[in-house]
Amino acid sequence: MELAEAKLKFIEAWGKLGSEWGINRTMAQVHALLMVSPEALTTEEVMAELSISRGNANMTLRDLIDWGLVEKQHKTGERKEFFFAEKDTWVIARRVAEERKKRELDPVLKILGQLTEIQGDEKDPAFKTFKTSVTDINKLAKNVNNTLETMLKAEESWFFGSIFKIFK
Amino acid sequence: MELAEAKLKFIEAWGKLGSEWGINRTMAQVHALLMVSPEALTTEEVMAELSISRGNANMTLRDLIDWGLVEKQHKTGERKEFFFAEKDTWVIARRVAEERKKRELDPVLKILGQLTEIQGDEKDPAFKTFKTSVTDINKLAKNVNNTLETMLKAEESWFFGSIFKIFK
DNA sequence: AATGTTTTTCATTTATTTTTGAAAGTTTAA
DNA sequence: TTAAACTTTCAAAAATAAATGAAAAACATT
Repeated sequence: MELAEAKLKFIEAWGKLGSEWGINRTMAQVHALLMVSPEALTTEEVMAELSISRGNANMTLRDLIDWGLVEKQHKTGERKEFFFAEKDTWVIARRVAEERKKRELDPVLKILGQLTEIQGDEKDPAFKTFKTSVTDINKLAKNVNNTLETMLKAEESWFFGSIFKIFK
Repeated sequence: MELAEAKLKFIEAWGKLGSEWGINRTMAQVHALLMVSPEALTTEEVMAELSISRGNANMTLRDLIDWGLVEKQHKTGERKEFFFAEKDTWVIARRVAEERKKRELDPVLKILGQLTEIQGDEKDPAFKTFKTSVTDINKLAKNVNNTLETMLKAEESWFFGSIFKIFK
């Protein structure tokens, strides 16, 4: 397999995975492209490599910067902006976990917390089932939350070292 | 807050979370509805509660059955089919993890495995960066895979007990 | 086997998400 | 200050995903 072909496969696979996990396919593809590029790329280059429009490239790059996965670079003597991706997988995993926790898990935890407070007739099966289910889901969500928080504080070695051993 | 109101909030929150994670909103809502229902429901009831069409209800319920999150029930003397959800959060988490691993992680692992095999000029920065990035991502993916596999084999107490302690 | 009941299918419609591209906005340097 | 280089915005278009509903199929009852 040639490098060019492998690159395309990687970009495609990353894009697909992203879209299955609620991340815009193009965003995942731009991320993949920058991940395997030794040099920072210009908007023009991203547009050309992935055949996407200027507007799309610009918005996608900004989103990636918001996620903390891509940074702008300015080269002396150049007017253009260059973009490059964080390449340390541990940092990437942390950034994604952090961002999704903040955007998705935290709001759900808040609602679940409210819903577990509900008062009602303990003899009513509808009430009892609701309470039990919501309480259980809340427990699960809290557990996931604790796990994530610990992970976010942890060191890379923890993830690639000790956890691996515990789990293997 | 009333039960009816709380139920709606829960269904809404679950639907939103689902859609953010690549799961059809309606599917997550039907799941939420069945989770908090003490009795198994008919298609008609699901349609009425969520104001969705017969076709949608039918397909969604089938998908939930495919995911192992919902089961059909036949009541003696009744022609209609009844549907009820698995309510044990540990079982739910496992089923979802299992299914997504199979559908999404496994294919990606396969491709990454192929891509790490690529041969090329070690002095070419484009090649070196590709190889390094793909190898690192492959490591991360394998690590996630190991973690999931261990989780899938584990007991509930492991998740709600020991892990919690390790992480707290 | 004819009839009423329930479930499934799927072509079409509707809703949502993503992309485009041209115009407006910014920045830089002569 | 002006003009070219570059970036951002956003209304409209295109692509994609999801939902509808009527018809067909499957099923059960007499």
